[in-house]
Amino acid sequence: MSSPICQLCEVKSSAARHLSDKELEKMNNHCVQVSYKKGETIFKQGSFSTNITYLRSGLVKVHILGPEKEQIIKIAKAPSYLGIPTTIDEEINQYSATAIMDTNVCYIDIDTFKNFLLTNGNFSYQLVIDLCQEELASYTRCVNRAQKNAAGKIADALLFFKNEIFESSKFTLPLSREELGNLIDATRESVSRTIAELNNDGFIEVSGKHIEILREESLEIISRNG
DNA sequence: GCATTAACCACAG
DNA sequence: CTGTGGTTAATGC
Repeated sequence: MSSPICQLCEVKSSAARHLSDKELEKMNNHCVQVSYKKGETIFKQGSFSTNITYLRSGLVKVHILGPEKEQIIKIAKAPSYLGIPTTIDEEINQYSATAIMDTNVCYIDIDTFKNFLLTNGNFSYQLVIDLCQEELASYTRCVNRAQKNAAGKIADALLFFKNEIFESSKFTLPLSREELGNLIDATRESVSRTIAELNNDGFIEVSGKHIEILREESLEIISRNG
C-alpha cells in the first residue's frame, strides 16, 4: 500500500482529467493504491462496498455467482473504473472483481468521489459518457452470448484478447478453459473442443494457454456466421 | 426421419 | 486443469 500522487498520475481516467489541481490534491488525500497478484480477489460480491475502485494497470475479471454457477460478466482492462455500479448507490457489492494478471488499483473514498460528482459538471458528464459506453458494450455482449454458437463465441473471445487486450496475434490466455466457458456461456468441454478444431483447421496455433492467431479474417467470418 | 449442436458424464493424463 | 469419446436432448430441414 502506498500513497499515490494523483496530480502526477499518468493513467487518470478521462473524467479525472477534468479535475482541478485542488480537487486532485483532495483526491490524493482520500485514496490508496494497492497491488494484487494474479488470482487475488479485489472485492467480493456480498461484502461491503466502501470505496470506488479504479484499475490503474493489469487485467481483471468481473464476475457474479449466479443461481447455477459463476458467470464472468466481463474482462476489464486498465485504465478503468471497476466498481462504480456496485459502489455508488449500493451498500453491498453486487459482483466480484478478481485479478487475472498482476494488477494495480486505487481505492477512492466514496464521499470524496460523490463530492466531485456534485460539484464538477465536466467530471460527471465524462463519467456518464463512460458508463453509457460500458452499458452499450454490455448489451452487445449480452446479445452475442445468447445468439452466437460456440465457434462464433470462441472466435469473438480470441479476437477480443488479440485486439483489445494484448494487441498482438500471439498471447497467453489469462483464463482457464472453464473460465473462458463462463465468460462466453459454454461448457469447458465445448471450449476445449472448439479451440482444438480451430487449431486443426489452421486458423490458430494452440499450445495450452499459448494462442497464436494465424487467420484473423477467417475468425471474423466465424465470429459472424458461427 | 436424419443431421447438427452442445450439454452431460466419465475417464485418462 | 485439459482433452476426448460416447451419450443424449433439442432443434431444424
